[in-house]
Amino acid sequence: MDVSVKGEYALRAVFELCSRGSSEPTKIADIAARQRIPQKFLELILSQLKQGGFLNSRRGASGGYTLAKPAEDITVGAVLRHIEGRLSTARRSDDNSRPPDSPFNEVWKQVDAALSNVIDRTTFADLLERWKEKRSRRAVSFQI
Amino acid sequence: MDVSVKGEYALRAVFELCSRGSSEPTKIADIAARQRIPQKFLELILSQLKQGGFLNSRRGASGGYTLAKPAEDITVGAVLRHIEGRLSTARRSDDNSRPPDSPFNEVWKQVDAALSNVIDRTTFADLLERWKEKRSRRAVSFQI
DNA sequence: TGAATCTCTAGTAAATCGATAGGGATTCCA
DNA sequence: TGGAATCCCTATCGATTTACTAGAGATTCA
Repeated sequence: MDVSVKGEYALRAVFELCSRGSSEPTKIADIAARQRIPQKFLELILSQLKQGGFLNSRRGASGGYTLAKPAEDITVGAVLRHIEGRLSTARRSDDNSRPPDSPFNEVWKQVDAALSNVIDRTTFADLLERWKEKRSRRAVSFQI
Repeated sequence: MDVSVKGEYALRAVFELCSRGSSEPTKIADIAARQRIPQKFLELILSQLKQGGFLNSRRGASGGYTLAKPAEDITVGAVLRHIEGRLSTARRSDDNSRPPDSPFNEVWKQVDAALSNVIDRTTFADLLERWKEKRSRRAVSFQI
């Protein structure tokens, strides 16, 4: 699948909003600064995430972006598919509908399933939980 | 992962050689014709497959390409990795060696594992077997 | 009103992709 | 020994995609 930079920026932006848990809107500039993402590029991405129903926004002073739904309802796969367009190997089917019936079809199907099994089952709530846990473990071992 | 056209050509070419089972070399032109691959493009790909140790070649009249090892020792993953370079999501690590320790690392690792689980376990002998079986089933149902 | 923010449309430099061109080097065979 | 047939090598090219940047417009709030 090979995630593009844009795709990773999108994931990081959503994660940033999740980790703030705030219901107050977060400014693009803040997300850009925290996640080290070029601001004008991020603008496009956030707008696209809004089109996809992942985020809400408010303009004007004290405007910004918020999550459109709880972190446990947003999966890595959903974000990635929306930003990257077609994901995984699924053969370019050009325009003709019927599959070309190649010896590799079965493999591609298995790859798709295996991939989906990971990214469509991982929510941002999962990521946040693991991340917090990891940070706390690190803190402990650092104290010792 | 999203296989490139070049990657798929490589797979098809190897499959073609496997399905011939012949120890006689097969000409580039023949593979190109059978698999509908632009010949000059295929030349580059076959040469690269040779560099990777998948194929042998002979020049001159009655020259061509042969498998460098039995079909059961060539996996889809090996061919793909050799032709496509880095496969799967594994983050572009720029040049700095240590991983950037992001909340997504674990996901990428899982994706890599899931992907590898499919493509590194599927040999061309498997593909050929499945393909033959499929063709025979089709023939039977066609007769009935 | 005006400052702060999101929003929308263009544009752009660099890289990659999917080829094509044109010989050169080997090998076989008559 | 001299082609003819084949693989081998390097270079180039047009189209597309990627990762961004520019700049002006639309909203919102104080």
